[in-house]
Amino acid sequence: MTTHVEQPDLAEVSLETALQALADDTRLRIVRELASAPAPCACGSFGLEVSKATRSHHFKTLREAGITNTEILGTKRLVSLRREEFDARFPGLLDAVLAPAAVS
Amino acid sequence: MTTHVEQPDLAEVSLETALQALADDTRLRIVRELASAPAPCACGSFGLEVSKATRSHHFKTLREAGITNTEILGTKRLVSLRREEFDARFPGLLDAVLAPAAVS
DNA sequence: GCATATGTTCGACGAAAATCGAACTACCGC
DNA sequence: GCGGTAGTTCGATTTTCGTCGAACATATGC
Repeated sequence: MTTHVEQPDLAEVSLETALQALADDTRLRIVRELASAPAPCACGSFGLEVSKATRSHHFKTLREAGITNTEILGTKRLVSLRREEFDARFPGLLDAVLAPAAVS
Repeated sequence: MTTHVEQPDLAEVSLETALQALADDTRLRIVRELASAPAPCACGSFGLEVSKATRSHHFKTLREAGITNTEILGTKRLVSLRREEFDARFPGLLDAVLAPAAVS
């Protein structure tokens, strides 16, 4: 059986917190990868060029901003987007962030 | 005649920069006020509880993120949203940020 | 049990950002 | 010209954030 890591009630996440969490290149990369992944990913499966301490910090930031959910499976943590909940709280925000860059 | 303060080409503004600029309570307040204002506003017309040096800094941040336009009119600076351009660059982002908070 | 794999937590450090007062610039009206 | 108005720029301070190594925790597999 798997448990999940504690996560905030979306109602208590402010827009500022959400934007703050998204306003970082590394975390943006994680969110994009999660959005295109068919299933939850282990933290280590991202090709991030940072130490595991830093990586853990970024995943924590995303989780505490209500953007991701973390399931504990053995020694791994399976991370996924809280798509529906987040969309309900901040309609359109993830879509806008995930939209392909408009090149002019 | 009015001139405008130099502003970036939206194509050169990254999503990260835009999010960074929006991820601040004071600036979020400014953007919301601008969105609901019928006409460009002078910097000083916002009820911000910060010094004018700080205020100037925030307006600069928004301008450099391509979010606002600044017109010089006499001793005043008239600030307005670059709505259409910004929407073209980051579709849906401003809408999401300006959406009324979803209370659950 | 023990080595390994996967993350987290704990300081510490440097870079970046928010804030301010003070000095400065530019313009307006009298 | 002069005083007042509206912002900007500068330097300093404080806070926040990203980053890391090292120590720790926990589960797996042999």
